[in-house]
Amino acid sequence: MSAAQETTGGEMEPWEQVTPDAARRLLVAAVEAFAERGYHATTTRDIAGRAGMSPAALYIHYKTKEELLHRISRIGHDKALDILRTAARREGTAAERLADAVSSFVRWHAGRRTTARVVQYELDALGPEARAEIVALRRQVDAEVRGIIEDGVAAGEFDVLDVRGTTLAVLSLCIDVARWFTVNGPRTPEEVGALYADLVLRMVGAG
Amino acid sequence: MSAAQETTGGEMEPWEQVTPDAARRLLVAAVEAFAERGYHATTTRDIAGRAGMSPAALYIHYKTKEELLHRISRIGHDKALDILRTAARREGTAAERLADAVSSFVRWHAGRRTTARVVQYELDALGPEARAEIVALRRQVDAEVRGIIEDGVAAGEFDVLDVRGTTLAVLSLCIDVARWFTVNGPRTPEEVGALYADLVLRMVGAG
DNA sequence: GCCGAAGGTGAGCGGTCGCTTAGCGCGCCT
DNA sequence: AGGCGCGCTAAGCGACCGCTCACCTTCGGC
Repeated sequence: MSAAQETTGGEMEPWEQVTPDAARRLLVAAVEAFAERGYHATTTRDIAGRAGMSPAALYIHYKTKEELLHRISRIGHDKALDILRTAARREGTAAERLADAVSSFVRWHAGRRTTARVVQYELDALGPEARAEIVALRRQVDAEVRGIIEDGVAAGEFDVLDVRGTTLAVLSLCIDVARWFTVNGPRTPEEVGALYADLVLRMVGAG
Repeated sequence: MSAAQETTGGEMEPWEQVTPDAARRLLVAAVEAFAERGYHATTTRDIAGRAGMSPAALYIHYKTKEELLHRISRIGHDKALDILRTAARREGTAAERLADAVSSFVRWHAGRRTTARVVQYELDALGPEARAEIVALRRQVDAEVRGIIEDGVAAGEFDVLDVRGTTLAVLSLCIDVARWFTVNGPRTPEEVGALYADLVLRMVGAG
């Protein structure tokens, strides 16, 4: 909640970059459908229906159903990486930057839960070459968080024995928010972000 | 690794309770297939094929494909709950019991990753009544961990502001192991269990 | 030695899937 | 004014889905 450690990161819905309008409507419809039922349980007829179009309209803007998932995953990972980079590269101590990174990353996973769910849990539905591209982005995500933790250790702020393992745990904690968070639940994304930032600072020995 | 905080919990593959033999082979085949490709992407022909049988044989032992998932989910949740109960009800301080619970729970998610994956991530594929039964088991899982944390707070061992939120985070951290763990990775289930037990003790202010 | 139950197979039914194709309406450019 | 191309639809193709059915084999009990 403390205003000093908040990074707004601008727009959290990145779909406006998708044009034309019909292609964007199909993409948003696909995100909703994939998040609700999973990629394999979603039909192209359902996606087109949600976008107010006939089933064939989908293939004017996308070659296959998998290309839809690929585009969503790519845009979502770009956004996630952007959020972490913004937090990692601001000024402040390693503890402040880590708290900011966790807080904003968690807020995105909670607030944009449908997008995050598709991005984080439907990776296996991608073909080999598309998956490889996304995996490379995930490595950059990992490196960004590991960099903050290494900075904290080097500065004597953190007490961490296993940097790679702790990085994995921190990211894992944030990502799993997309699995359990519900808008009907008792917590706001901001509250979860603040709680998780505190828990992570304890994990690295800066609490 | 410290032997004092290990709870073996006996057999970690609980499928031997399933009879007859053909029904068990089908169940194990379904676990593998669901874990690899997800419930909706798995065909009954694939399951029967892995078990060395014709597609029709599946319906001698199970009414539908969903009943297979239901049975797997039920047995898996029973096992997970059993692991946590064993740790929660042993003798020792709250810190010892929490470390034991996290360590054994994580070891199960890493060591029996295929089972854990189906149990933790295919819940939405169940119908309403089957899902309700499983959700009730999950509430018991949550209560078991929360009980240990409440004990630690009451005994002055832990420093936790938000008990429910911290419980959620602890379980979330453990469960997500099933998403990222690979047998090809650099860590053994025992190593991850020990690391995570340490991180969780830090989270509750007992590190 | 025959019988019925239990456990298995091959073929296939109705339905739905991802995706394609032929053609239609409607703005835009000359 | 007229033709052209873009965005879209209706219809449907071939494949594959979950599941069923008629039939076959094996085997213990009397």
